[in-house]
Amino acid sequence: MATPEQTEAAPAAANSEPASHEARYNPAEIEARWQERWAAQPDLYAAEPASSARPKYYVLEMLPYPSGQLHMGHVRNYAIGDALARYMWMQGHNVLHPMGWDAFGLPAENAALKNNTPPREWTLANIAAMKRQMNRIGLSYDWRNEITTCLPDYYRWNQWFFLRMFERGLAYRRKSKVNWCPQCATVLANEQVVNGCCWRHEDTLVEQRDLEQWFLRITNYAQELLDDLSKLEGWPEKVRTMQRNWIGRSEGARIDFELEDLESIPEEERSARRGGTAVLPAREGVKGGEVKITVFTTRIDTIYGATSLQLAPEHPLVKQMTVADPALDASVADLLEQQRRAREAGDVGAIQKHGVFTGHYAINPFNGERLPVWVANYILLDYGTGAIMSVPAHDERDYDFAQKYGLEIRVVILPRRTGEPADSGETESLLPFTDEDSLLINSGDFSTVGCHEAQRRMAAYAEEHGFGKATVTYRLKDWGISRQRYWGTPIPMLYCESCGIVPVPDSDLPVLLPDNVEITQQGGSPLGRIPEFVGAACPQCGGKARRETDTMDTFVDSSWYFYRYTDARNDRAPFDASTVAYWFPIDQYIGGVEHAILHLIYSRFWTRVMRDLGLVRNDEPVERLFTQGMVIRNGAKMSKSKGNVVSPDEMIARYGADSTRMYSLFAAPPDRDLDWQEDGVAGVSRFLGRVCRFAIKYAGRAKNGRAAGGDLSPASQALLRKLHQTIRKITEDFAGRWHFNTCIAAIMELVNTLTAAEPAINGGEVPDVVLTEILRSLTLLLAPFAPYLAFELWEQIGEQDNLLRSPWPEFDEALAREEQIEIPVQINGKLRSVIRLDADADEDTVRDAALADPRIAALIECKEVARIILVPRKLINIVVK
RNA sequence: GCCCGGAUGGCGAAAUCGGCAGACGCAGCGGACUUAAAAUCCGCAGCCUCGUAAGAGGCGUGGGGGUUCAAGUCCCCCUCCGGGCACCA
Repeated sequence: MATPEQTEAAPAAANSEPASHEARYNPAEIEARWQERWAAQPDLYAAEPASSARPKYYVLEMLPYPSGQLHMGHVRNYAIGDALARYMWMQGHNVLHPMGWDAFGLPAENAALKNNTPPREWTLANIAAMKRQMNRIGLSYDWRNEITTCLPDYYRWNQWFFLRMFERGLAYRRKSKVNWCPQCATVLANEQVVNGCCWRHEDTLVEQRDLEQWFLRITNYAQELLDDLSKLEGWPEKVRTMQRNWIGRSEGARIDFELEDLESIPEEERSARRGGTAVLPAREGVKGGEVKITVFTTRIDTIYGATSLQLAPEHPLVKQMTVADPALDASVADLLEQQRRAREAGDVGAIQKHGVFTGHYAINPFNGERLPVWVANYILLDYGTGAIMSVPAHDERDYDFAQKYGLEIRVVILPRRTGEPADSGETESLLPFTDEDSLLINSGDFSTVGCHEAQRRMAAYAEEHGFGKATVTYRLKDWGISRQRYWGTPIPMLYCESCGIVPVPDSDLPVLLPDNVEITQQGGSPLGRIPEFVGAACPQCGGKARRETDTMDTFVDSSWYFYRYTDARNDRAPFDASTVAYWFPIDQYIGGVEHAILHLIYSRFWTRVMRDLGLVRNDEPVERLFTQGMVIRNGAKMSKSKGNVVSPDEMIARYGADSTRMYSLFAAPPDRDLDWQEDGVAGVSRFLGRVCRFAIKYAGRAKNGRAAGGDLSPASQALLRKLHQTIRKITEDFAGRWHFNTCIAAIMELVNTLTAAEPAINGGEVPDVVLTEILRSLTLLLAPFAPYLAFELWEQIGEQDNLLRSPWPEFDEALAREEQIEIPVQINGKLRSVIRLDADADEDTVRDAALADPRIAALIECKEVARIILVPRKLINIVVK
C-alpha cells in the first residue's frame, strides 16, 4: 500500500546521520538538497558558445503543450533525452539541450470558458507548474534559451516569416472548401483530419465549408520533400514511409475529353441515348464542343477500355449541368445527401458507391467513341482534376461501379505469357485485372504493346495532338493556416478599402494579440469583435483598413522553434545565422511517433523556406530522429477515460525522481511500448538503495586519489573485469541501439558482483586504488540515469569536479577480457555438459577436453563420432550415429 | 483491403552476427537478523515425468511445415494483438 509518511518521516532520520554506512537510502532528502544546489547554479547545464573547443551536440525533445500536468509519456521522453544529454557532456561534447512551451492553442480558450481565467494567465500558470515538475525530475535543460510561443517576442517572428512568404508568393489567400470542426469552431488542415473526424475530437465529424483562407505553398516543395526522405538515414523507416505516402506522388497523364456538341447529333441517334450505360460508337459528323472534361489517370494505357467518365459531385461542370436540368439537380443533391448521412452514421470506410448519369457524352480523343458522363460519389474533387475516365475491366473501383449500374466492361490488357495475348474469355474470371506487366489488345495502333511502354507512347501521342500531357500529381495539399480562434498568432495582413490586401510593414511588428478579449462560444474569429484591433490605417494610402482577424495554426509555432533555441533573446532577427550554422542540424530529436506527418513535415518545409531566404544552410532540420513507444497500463494507453493514469508527481513523492525516471528506462527498450507497473519502480528504488549504501560504506577508502598498475589480486581482477565489461556495454549502447533497459540491468549485475565480493573487499584483497576506480566509474555510469544519486555519491567519495563535465570512463579491453570461459558441449545439438577452459585455448585443446569430459565420454561410448563442429569461444557440438 | 510493428516463465523483459533460451527486475517460496514487524541480507525458482534424496530424462520462445550439426533468430503458410494508410484514379 501507499505509504506517504515514508518520505516525510525519513529525512529526519537521515539528517541526523547522513554518512552512516547503515543509513537508509533517502531520495526525498538527497533530491531536495541537490535541487537547491542546482537551482543556485543557473549555468550548470549551459551550452558553450560556438567558439567552444568541444564538438557540438544538439539534443532535443519535442516541446510540450502546457496543459498544466506532465504525464508519464513526457517523463519517458525527457528521461531518454536527458540521459543522452548527460552522456554527451561526459563524452566531451558541447551540448545544447533546451526546452520551451508550445503555448498557443485551443485548450487555453476552453479553460477560459470553463473557469473564467484569461488564456494568457492560465497558460503562464501552467508553464510555471510544469517547469517546476521538470526541475523536480532533474532534467538538464539550459533554461537561458527557454521559449514560450504565446509571447510576442516569439510570435512576432511567425509574423515576420509569414510576410517573407507572402512576398515570395508562398503565402496566398483563396476561397476554398475547408475542413471545419464544429467543436473547435475553426478550420483544420488536412493533416488534422483523422478518419473524417477532428484530431482533437475523435467523435466530431468534420464539415466542409467555403471560406477565404491563407495557405502556405508547401506543394512547391513536394518533390524535394519526397526526394530528400531517402537521405534521412537517421530517421525510422516507418516515419519516412508515412511521409512518402502522405506526399503521395503519382505519375500519370491528363487527358481532355470534349463534350459532344448536341447540335451535331443526327436525329436518328437521339432515342438510343438514354440510360448512359453504353458507349456510343464514333460517328461521322458528331463534333466536340467548347466544353472539355480533363481527367487525370495513371493508366492511360487502358484508355481504349474506358466506358464512361466520372465527375466529382462538387465538380464545377456538374453545377453548370444541373442548372439546366432540374431532374439531374435533384439526383445530385440526393447523392450528396446520402454521402452526408453515411458519414454521420460514422462508417466512412463503408460508404457505398453511388452515381447519376448526366445525360451528356464526351468524346474519347483516341478513338472518337462517345462515353457517357456520370457523377459519382467516389470521385474526389481535390485530387487530380476531380474527374476520371472509368475503365471497369482494369480498375477495382470502376469495376464495382460498373457492376452496380450495368456499364460496359471492356478488356484491353491481358497477361503477358508466351508473348501472345491469351484468349479474352479466359481472362474474364480475373477481372478486374490491373497487373501492369501486361500487353494491350483492342487498342488501335497500340495493341500488343506492353503497358509501361504504352503509357509513355500514349502520353506523347496525346501531347503531340494537343489533348493531353504526362503529369505528376501529389496527394499533398497546400497548408491552410487560418484559424478562426483567439489564442494564436495574428496574421499580419490588412484589407484596405482602396488598396486591397496589404501586408503589415516589418516596422509595425509584432501585431499584438490583445488581452481584453471576451471568450464566448459564438462562431467567427473572436478578434473580429474587438473594434480597436480590427480598425487600422492602410500603410500604403493611409485610408481605412480592416485587420485580418484569423490567427495562425499552432503548427506554425513548432515548425521552426528549435532554431530560436540557439538565440532566443534576439530582438532583431528570429536568430543569428552563424549561431544556427554552428548548431544545426539537430543531432538527435526525440518524440512521439504521432507527429510523424504533421509537425515533422511542416518543419522540413519551413527549413527549406528559410534556406531559400538565405537564413540557414542546412536542407533538413533533423539529422537523427527517435520515436519512443507509448506508456501503457493494463494493456491500454494511459487516459483519464480509462482511469489508468499514473501521475509522475505521485511516483516521485513515493520513490523519488531518480527511481521514477530510471524505471521508465528500465521497464522496456525506449522504442517499444512500456507497461507501467508500480512494483517495478519500487524495485529500481531498492536497487538505488543498495548502490547508495555500498558506495557510502566504502566512500572513506575512496578518497586516496587515483592510481593504477601493480600486480592485481584475483579478486581485484574479477571486479575490474566486470566493471570494464559494464562500461563497454553501456558505451556501445549509447552509440548504437539505445537499449537502456539492458544498460541498467548491466549496472545491476555489476552491483550484485560488488556486494557479493564484500568479504574480499573487507579482507584486504582489494586495494584502495582499485576500489576508488570502481566507485568513481560506477557513479559516472549511473549519472545519465539517476543524476541526483550520482551527484550525491560523487561528492561522498570526495570528488570536487562537476560530475557532468567529468570524462566518461574508458573501457580497457584487456581488463574486460575473461581469462577462462565456459564452453557448452552438445551431442547431436543437445546440451550434455559444460567445460571450463582458458579463453585462448586452441581448437585441439577444446576438442580433447570435450571428449575427455566424463559425461561426454560415457555418452559417446560405443557410438561412432561422425562429425565435430567447433565454434571458437562459443560451443562444441559432437554429432554421433 | 494494403503497409509496418509485435507474440518468449505467474508478470515486465534478455538473448546485438544461426551457437548454453529465460540475463536483469517484479511477484512467489524457504531461511537469517528481530520479542515482533518493517527494512536488510542469503538461498530456491520455465513446465512435466521418475526418484526419499543427490540426480536423471523429456518438453518448451503464438500454430503448422521447411533449411541446418544447431533455429526465439533464416524461409514458406496460418492465427491473434497493436499502429499507420484507406475510394488518391
